[in-house]
Amino acid sequence: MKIATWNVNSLKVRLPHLLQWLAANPVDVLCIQETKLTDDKFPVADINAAGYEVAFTGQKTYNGVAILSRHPLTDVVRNNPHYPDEQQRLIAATVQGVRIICAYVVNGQAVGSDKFAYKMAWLAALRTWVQEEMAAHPDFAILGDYNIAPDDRDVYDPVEWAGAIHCSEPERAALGELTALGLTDAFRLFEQPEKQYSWWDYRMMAFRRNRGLRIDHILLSSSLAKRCTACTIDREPRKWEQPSDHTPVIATLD
DNA sequence: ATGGCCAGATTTTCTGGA
Repeated sequence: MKIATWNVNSLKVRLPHLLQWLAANPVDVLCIQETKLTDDKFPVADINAAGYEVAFTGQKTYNGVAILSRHPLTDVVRNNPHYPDEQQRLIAATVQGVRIICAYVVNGQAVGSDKFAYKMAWLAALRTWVQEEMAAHPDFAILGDYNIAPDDRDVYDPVEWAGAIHCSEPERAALGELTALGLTDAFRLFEQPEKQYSWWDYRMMAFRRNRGLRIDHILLSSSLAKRCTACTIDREPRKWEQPSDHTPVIATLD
């Protein structure tokens, strides 16, 4: 079973990329973020025609998440029951016995800002929900755009980014609290090349210069971590015309 | 060359992203 995550940065713009990528990478489950579409505009027929069921929750302009699956999706939950939120950032479903959460974590804008406080409160509530879901479902995975680089090696210039949004101590501590529930960063289960990132700024030729951050993650429960045989970042779609600024991350489970 | 973005709104500039 292959599970993947990709922040598409507007599904309206990126639908052709999504379909092209799925044709070349027929993963079992794909979690997408930043669809930026209300539910009535979600391209269900195109995704079904590609061989995927889909569960989604969206809004106009911002946020929006979906889970695509080649297998039946059951027990869909939209949003965190412990955190009433207008912003559509979370959706959960069960696929072949695996409980999946697709997450678009708050950006936070700047350390100390109101949006940063929202990010921290949102992450604390996420932890409560994840703890509950893990208790009910030992085979558990949470995939998405965390907007947090876990470690300095996940940052192209850790000195320039020291203490900044996505890299600050409170954010890394919050991610640590989440993984302390018994989750493992699938990417770090394996030897990886240096300077592997999942996002690059559109500006300043950041992709060409590999000035990126690794902020998109697949976290696995211990039972799934044992089944995990690979985790890779696919840089290819970032090279395509009019790309998302994020690129897919894929984990293979036995 | 250390720099020159992108998507969406109800657009002719702004917000938010990361």
